[in-house]
Amino acid sequence: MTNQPAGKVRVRYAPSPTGHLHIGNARTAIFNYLFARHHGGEFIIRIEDTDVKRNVAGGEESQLTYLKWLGVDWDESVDRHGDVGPYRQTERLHIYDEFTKVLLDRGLAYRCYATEEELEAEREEQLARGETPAYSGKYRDITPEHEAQLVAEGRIPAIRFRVPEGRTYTFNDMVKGEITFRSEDFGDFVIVKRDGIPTYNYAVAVDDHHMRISHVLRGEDHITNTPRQLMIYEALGWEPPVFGHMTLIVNESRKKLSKRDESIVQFIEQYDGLGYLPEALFNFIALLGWSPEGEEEIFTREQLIEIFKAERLSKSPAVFDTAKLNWINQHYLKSVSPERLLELCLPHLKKAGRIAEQPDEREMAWAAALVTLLREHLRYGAEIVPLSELFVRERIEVDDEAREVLADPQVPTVLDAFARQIEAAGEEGFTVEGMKALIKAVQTETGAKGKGLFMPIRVALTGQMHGPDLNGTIWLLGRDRVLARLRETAASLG
RNA sequence: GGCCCGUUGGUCAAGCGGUUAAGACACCUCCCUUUCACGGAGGUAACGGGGGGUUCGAUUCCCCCACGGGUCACCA
Repeated sequence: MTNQPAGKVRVRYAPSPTGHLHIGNARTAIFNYLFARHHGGEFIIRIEDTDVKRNVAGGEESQLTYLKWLGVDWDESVDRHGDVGPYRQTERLHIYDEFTKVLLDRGLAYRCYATEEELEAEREEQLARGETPAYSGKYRDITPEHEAQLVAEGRIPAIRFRVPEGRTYTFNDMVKGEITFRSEDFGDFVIVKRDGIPTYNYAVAVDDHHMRISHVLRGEDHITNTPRQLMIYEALGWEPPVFGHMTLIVNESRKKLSKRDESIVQFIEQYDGLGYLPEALFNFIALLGWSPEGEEEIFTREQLIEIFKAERLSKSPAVFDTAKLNWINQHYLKSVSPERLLELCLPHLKKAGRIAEQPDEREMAWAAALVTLLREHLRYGAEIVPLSELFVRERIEVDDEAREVLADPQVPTVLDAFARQIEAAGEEGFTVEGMKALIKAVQTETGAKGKGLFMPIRVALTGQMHGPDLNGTIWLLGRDRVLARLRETAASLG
């Protein structure tokens, strides 16, 4: 296609260490990763920590940890240096300084002495007049005398880029196609803050060029940043990379996922905590705003690398569909070993108090049996808790459809017969394997069979018509509880 | 509000001028299962945001409108 990379593909994921790995950022990372690997290119991670105040301790590490968890690996970053480091922006200050001097010397940037109050007042005025707030250019062309005076006053300047007038900036976006902006729409923007640290748009342009980035694949929210970066490239005489802006992931109300939005689990770490599989999450995220050519939806990481084509990135936003994620996860869960499945569930069973923090052998056996029994029902690890609730609940609640089952006049007879069978079999006869024979005996005695036989028992024991395999359910419930529930239900039916 | 982007079933989404407009999730039905689930087979569901063009013919191309979103920081 038109954007076929000419040289070596080199892409980057550039997180700010302001928190944990967000689902949206993970997607950006994954698509960059897939793009790089598909083209046999390089994938690098650069830490954009220029907003020193917002950096959080452990943020960077958490990002990298969960990227690894997802199965994303990189060629260069803070832990693996290539020849274009350092990989943290705050460690690259000397590099930006060099170009700031050039820009200043050539008059392409200038010192702006505006105070925050001045700027604020300016904004208010513009807003009051119904204008779009933009820097007025107040200090754009001040006289040397004026400047000397401001310096004498002790004012510390920020450095602004002088936006050219009457220009048009067009780029061919990998996903959106041609996009054009006019320079009038941009005020002179700050490239170096008063504290001497570059702003995002400036640092990104310098770094992407110096790190020889060939393609910049990022979220749609960066579209309006692109012309600013283009201006920097032009001012410094650099060839810009190819840009591609992916649509955002939105919530059910079609709004950009906000970190505070509680309707959706947003951080990769949380999915790990809930007992989701990294390979399932990777698969699901890759399908968010991108689609493969065929009809298949389940892919390993290697397959995705093979088939990933940036041209198939979607143009319209994708709603995050937890139901689909659950389906994919459940699918992956089916092929996981019993050990891994148990591992996924154990923390949740402990947290919910189903088993002790240091479970003994008997509890472990119970947990293993529970997980095996619920295997087909589980969509993610934490679901073991609600799904196993019926095994520990003191009182059962019969739902409406199940109540109809109990209305059958033969039910008390069946329940009574089953209770007697269990008692007659004794403790040692109460096994998963033995259950079949006991139920068979009830059939012989009462003549009930099929649904008429199983449903009354299931409902009496669980209150529901749906649930895991009955034999296993009965065993997990335990003899005492089973007898009690059988009696209780029979009695309630009079 | 200015600028930018988007608009196919509840959700994801294929298609790139002529199709009965794929497929997946969810939902429903049936089969399998002496129960349940898994699995399998079907089904309901979009008249393509609206209006103009272009064309023999538009979901596919162009324009306008509406709606939705993004962005307008010394945050990234």
